[in-house]
Amino acid sequence: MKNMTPLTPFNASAAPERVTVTLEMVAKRAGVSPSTVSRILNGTAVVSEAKRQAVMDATQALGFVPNPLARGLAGGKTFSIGVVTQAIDSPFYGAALRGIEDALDPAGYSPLFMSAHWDPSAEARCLDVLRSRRVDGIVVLMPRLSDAALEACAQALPMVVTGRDLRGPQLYSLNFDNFNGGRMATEHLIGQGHRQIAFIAGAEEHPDAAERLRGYRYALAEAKIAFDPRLVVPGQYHEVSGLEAAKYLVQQGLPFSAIFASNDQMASGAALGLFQSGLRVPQDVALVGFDDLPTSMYATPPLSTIQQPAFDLGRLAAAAMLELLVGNTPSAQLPAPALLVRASSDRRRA
Amino acid sequence: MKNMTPLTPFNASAAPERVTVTLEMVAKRAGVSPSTVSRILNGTAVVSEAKRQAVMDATQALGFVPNPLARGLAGGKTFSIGVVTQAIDSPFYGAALRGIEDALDPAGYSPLFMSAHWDPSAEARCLDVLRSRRVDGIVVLMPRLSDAALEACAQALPMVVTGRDLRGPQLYSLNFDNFNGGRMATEHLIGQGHRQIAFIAGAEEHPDAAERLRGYRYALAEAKIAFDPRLVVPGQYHEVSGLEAAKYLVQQGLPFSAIFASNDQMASGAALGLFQSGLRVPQDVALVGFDDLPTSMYATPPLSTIQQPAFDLGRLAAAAMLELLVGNTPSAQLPAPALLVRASSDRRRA
DNA sequence: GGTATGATAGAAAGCGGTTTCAAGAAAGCC
DNA sequence: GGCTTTCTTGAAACCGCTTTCTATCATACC
Repeated sequence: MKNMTPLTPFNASAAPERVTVTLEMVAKRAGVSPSTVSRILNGTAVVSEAKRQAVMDATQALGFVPNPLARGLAGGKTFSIGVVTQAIDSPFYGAALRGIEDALDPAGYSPLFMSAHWDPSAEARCLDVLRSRRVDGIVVLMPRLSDAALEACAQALPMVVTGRDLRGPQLYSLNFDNFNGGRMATEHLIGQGHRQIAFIAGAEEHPDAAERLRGYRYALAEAKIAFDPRLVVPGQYHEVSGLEAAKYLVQQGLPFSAIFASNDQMASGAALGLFQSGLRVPQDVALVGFDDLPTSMYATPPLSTIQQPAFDLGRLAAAAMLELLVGNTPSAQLPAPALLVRASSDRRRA
Repeated sequence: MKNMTPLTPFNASAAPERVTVTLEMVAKRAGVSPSTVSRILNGTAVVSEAKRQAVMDATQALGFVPNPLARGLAGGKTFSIGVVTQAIDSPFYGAALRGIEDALDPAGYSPLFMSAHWDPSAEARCLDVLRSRRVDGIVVLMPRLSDAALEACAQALPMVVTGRDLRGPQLYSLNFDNFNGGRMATEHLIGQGHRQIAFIAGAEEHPDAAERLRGYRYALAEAKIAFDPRLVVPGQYHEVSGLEAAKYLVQQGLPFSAIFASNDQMASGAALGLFQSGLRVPQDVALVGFDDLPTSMYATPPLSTIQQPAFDLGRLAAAAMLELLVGNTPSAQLPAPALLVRASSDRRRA
């Protein structure tokens, strides 16, 4: 402990003296008024260099750290951003959260994470709790609430949402091109010679799931392959449903040589289902997922997928929030979807 | 929006009037003093039933939600708990975080998550930031900081740590029995007839990694199997190192029929390494991991592992923190390690 | 019946900052 | 040189709640 990060107040105050240093104490030591200290520390007004230096010295010497509560109370800002996710323990959201953390931290903001578990009313409650905690803004990743509800909330404080297309004075959204992602994945399989491509869908209420399906159908149509509704199996975006979908496809004896799962988690489940049915990936069935979860690269075989940069999603969403907070109109856009071809869909690598 | 959670203040105030309801307004409406309202809302003192009811009505009617900042400032509590994890995007920590969320939420506390990325100085900074945010307590999951540093921090505010054995007036720890976990995994492989069992180790500085290794060696010794240092390959607890370790083992031509990876992420990497080397799991090499990540069940083949209940870990840690906060001495213990035998180490299922 | 005792409830003093307001000093002008 | 204008800086109000201190009133005791 002794020789690391020696200038942090924590280490400085690790000694028994547990007094909290207040702005007033700094003011006294520097021989100025509290107002002046506040101004200097926040850069709110011009102050003579001499006092400035004195205050900085005193701050340093005392190891002063402003009390964020007091700051929040007085200034009406908490320097914290509410973040609503669906599941804090999902790999996809985890990466996004890290992106948010990454963008917020240097700006002195802290994220306040809450999980809504795909339940709209839980999501509404999250928004309530966050607002009652007086966060300065809210980022919602893949909301399940209606556009109207989100817009209503944006009346009260800045909001950034992902997975929607919403604009407003205090509202910004970041949407991924799920349609083209779905299309690219399907086109890739078609390019590999597949004609009978099964699709494991996401929940219908999920707009992005619908878009991915649309992309799938579009690609089929373009290749003049008839759409076979029997090959579209519903799923719920988690492993089990992928597993079940794959088993269902096999058991029904449906003709297919490839599966496009609309997310990696279901693809992973599907891989297991195929494995348990004695089918090899990619020799017997090619498999493509969507999201590019960090683990997908290490699946056996590594999973081909559409890269949806979760980390960047979080980072950009947070950056957009910071823009909103200073009154700017954000302009961040998510990168276009990219296809990652790995062994699961590549016959040559089999 | 209209017909869901109709009594939440958020919906109530979704209308344009953006006034913040204060305790004083409630007091005025109820015809009592602010002090009385505060007392009633916090149950701090006995108050006549009549006023009590009046205040409750006024609170309800106005949709009053106390400002946590003001509460914190005045009462010296923030009702938020700092949580330091190593990686918010790791599946293991994700589950633990959800457990924490789960335990804290009903108690009215909010978690403040921060990631230290396995860097002790970053971890120290996290503690600083959290303390500067005046959290009421800090939970550190698998710290990298020294015991002394953690104990020093516990002087200042309640701390709960996992993966250590620390006790103190404001300090509680929750440790998992990594030794027996390692031992059980190894014994299982021995029981399957394996004599040459490779071990993919975690980082040396990790106490739990060391314990798992110790369990491995203990089981070997008990079975009178000579310890072969060449079969112990260092790793870093992530997929790549598992992949590299497996390839290394194969390339060196070392004799082994089973691998015990000291966490699931490395096991997953190892599985890929074996796959790429043309070795089948479990027919050619049996594989066992450690942690039981949610995804491990869906690996191909499903991964045998030691169940380390990450969710409960978080839940219990948070519960212990709540105990500390009310002055009690927590007594929570983690469940004993359990072996989950799945296809990756089960010849019969192969 | 008068004072000691206790239960309720209000007034007011913080908690630790920010920000408005006003004053004093310095600078600009005729 | 006197007066206005512009800076710099301090005093004080305020953010919304908790809590101590105090006042009031009812009950109890001698």
